[in-house]
Amino acid sequence: MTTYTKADRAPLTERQEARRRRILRATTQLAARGGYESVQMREVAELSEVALGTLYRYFPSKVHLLVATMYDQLDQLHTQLRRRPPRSAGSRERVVDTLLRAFKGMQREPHLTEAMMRALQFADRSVGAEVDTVSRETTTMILEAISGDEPAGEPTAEDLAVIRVITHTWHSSLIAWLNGRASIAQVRTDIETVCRLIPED
Amino acid sequence: MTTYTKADRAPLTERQEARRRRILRATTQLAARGGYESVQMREVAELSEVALGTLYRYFPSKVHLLVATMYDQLDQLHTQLRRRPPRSAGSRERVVDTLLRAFKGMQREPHLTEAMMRALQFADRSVGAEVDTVSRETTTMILEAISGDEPAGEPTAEDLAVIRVITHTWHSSLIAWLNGRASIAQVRTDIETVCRLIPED
DNA sequence: GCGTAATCTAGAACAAGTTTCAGTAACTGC
DNA sequence: GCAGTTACTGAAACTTGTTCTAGATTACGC
Repeated sequence: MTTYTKADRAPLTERQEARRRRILRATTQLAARGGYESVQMREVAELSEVALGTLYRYFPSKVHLLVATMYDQLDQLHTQLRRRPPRSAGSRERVVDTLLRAFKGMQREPHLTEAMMRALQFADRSVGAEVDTVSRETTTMILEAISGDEPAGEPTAEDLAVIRVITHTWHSSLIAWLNGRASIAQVRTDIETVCRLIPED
Repeated sequence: MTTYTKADRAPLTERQEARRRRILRATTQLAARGGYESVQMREVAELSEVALGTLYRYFPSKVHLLVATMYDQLDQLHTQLRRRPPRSAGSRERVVDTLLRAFKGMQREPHLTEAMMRALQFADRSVGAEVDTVSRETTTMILEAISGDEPAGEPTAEDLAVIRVITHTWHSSLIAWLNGRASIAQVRTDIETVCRLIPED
């Protein structure tokens, strides 16, 4: 039984790691330009200078590829958040701040966001592991916002249920905005509304 | 400016209405058998005895087709609910009952549910109108559960925000269950959790 | 009923995701 | 440094959603 750290991937040689990064970078670039449908596997392969077959060896489907990209972006966001965490008074406010800050970032690259979110929502069982990874990362971010500077004991089942509901809302709400079915103000309202489930402290 | 009743469709001749129903029936059948990927446009066309081009004239894409199917199913559920509405004491409980009852129905046809929900979540701008229709129907159902027998005045913005959050949770949670990433119990918990946003009465 | 316009059919053609394969290059254990 | 295995390349093939076309059928105004 081998256990891998850092996102559970098998170890790669340097060239392989470089290929992987080139692929993710190409994906991000294409997605940022035209969203989900602009991420075409042949183009990703060409832009990252990798054969189509190789692309598929690294990421077994377009959805896998985009979910991995999402994880990548989320990781960057998480790093930023740890560097400058929200400073608001209550845990509820910190979560709202965190999500709104993430939202602001996404507004800067709506196409990229659309591509990643569509993939995440469209993902089926075969992408279960990868989606779980993203989901765990999100949960961690919200938990850190809730606990703030404090030590932060084990989250209760209740905590986790609330966080699940928050992320559900977060995702669906974002999709609705990307599809032009919800305004920015509405997304904000929804976030604030669902965060009322976090007890005041 | 022509306004159509009943789901905003242009009037159809009898044969056309029959074709449309055959298509929806075929879709439901195929979806129930193997979910989203089993709904193949050629098969739908063949099973409903309609040319492929005609299928596309009625439903401009696979996603449109499945969202229309969803509306159709939702409508049936709504009818059942009006016939035997939830009888619980508070509005919160009635909403929980309604959603859990819907969930129970979906557990009977998980593949069908998966096909419809995937399409709904994957839908982009071009399906905006149809998704809105589904969304309105859902909102109405929840509003009716909230008001119970009472007259039910205009919903406030706050009401609508809460309902949006509930449906977001409802959809994402269902998807997570369909993908094996959440248990039935978890879906139930999430529903109960999000419904705490409904004020007690 | 008749002519015209809209609709339907069968089938080919096209687009993008995915798979496959023969040949070449890179890594690994010794 | 070499043998053997694994990974990568380039290109073709296959699948399924979508579009297009030419010819038949149906609906509609008169």
